[in-house]
Amino acid sequence: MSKESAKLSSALENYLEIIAFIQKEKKVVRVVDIANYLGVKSPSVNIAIKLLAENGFVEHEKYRCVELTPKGEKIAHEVQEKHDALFSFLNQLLFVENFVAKEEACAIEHVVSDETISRLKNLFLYLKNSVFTNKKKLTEFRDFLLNNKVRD
Amino acid sequence: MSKESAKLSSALENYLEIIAFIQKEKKVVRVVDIANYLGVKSPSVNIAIKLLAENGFVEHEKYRCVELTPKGEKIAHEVQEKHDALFSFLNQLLFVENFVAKEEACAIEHVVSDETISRLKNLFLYLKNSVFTNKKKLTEFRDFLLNNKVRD
DNA sequence: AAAAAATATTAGTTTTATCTAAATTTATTT
DNA sequence: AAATAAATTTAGATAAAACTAATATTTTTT
Repeated sequence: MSKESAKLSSALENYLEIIAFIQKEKKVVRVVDIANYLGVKSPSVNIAIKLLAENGFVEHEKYRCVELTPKGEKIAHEVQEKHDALFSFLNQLLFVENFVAKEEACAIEHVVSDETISRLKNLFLYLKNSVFTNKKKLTEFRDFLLNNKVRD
Repeated sequence: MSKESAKLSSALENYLEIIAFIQKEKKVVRVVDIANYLGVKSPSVNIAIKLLAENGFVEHEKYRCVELTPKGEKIAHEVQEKHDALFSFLNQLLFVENFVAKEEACAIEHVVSDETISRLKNLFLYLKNSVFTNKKKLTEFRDFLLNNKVRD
């Protein structure tokens, strides 16, 4: 019952993302690592892994390590890209503090299209290259952003 | 078992948002209207209404109409504000097409802080007032945005 | 190599959000 | 005012994503 084109849930996308991250860091991905990084218990990881394996996103032999398939890697990479774009935008342009920017990027990354992300990246580029061309201009903008609270 | 400070789920926030919307449009909010607007069946609405009523966000007498309490109105208004800010940003600045912008605003509105929204609004203001100060500049930016695809 | 520790899996539960089908209540029409 | 239609509610089911407790397997230590 593996649907080729099925859209993954946020939760499952997150699993792929974290698996890719651990793979880069430690080469070998154990269930326990995934559980720790995501702050869930290992049986939850098991269920997720089973679903991901059924749909060809990971390979997993019982009691052994987890590996992304090319298909899984692709998704993981796309989500990571979105995360990075969103985080930079929130953190470097809107000056949202690290922790919050990370959390919000983590939530938004699963609900926004590639196209929108591409445009956000371009906006960021444009502002860096053509508007906030030096430190002073960026600082002025920062002050504007932080002081000029918009009211309802 | 009503927790005063409990954070509402995206789904329940959506119910409040749509109830406010219908209230404005038609004065009287029926279960069937909510179901139609949200694309769910009426028993689902019932369950949601019950939860919202238990926590003081709506009032609802059996077989009668649904009304927001001030507490419910407050949340509905906040979510609506976020929606509008996100929609404008996506649609007017990133030129994301209406339908997509609406969909994405609808998803993001539940996972982003007031603070981030306030900054997004300010960014938008700043760009309108100090960067894209005439039609030509905005059009140039639009071209940049749409042509200059960012690659991975 | 046996015992202990760590890790993984299974089984069963909970919560949230949806559904269908059936029953109940309210509103409308004849 | 009865009959019909519309709307609401109840009851019961399903799926996703988490949990705990218990079991199984693998790894490490002695």
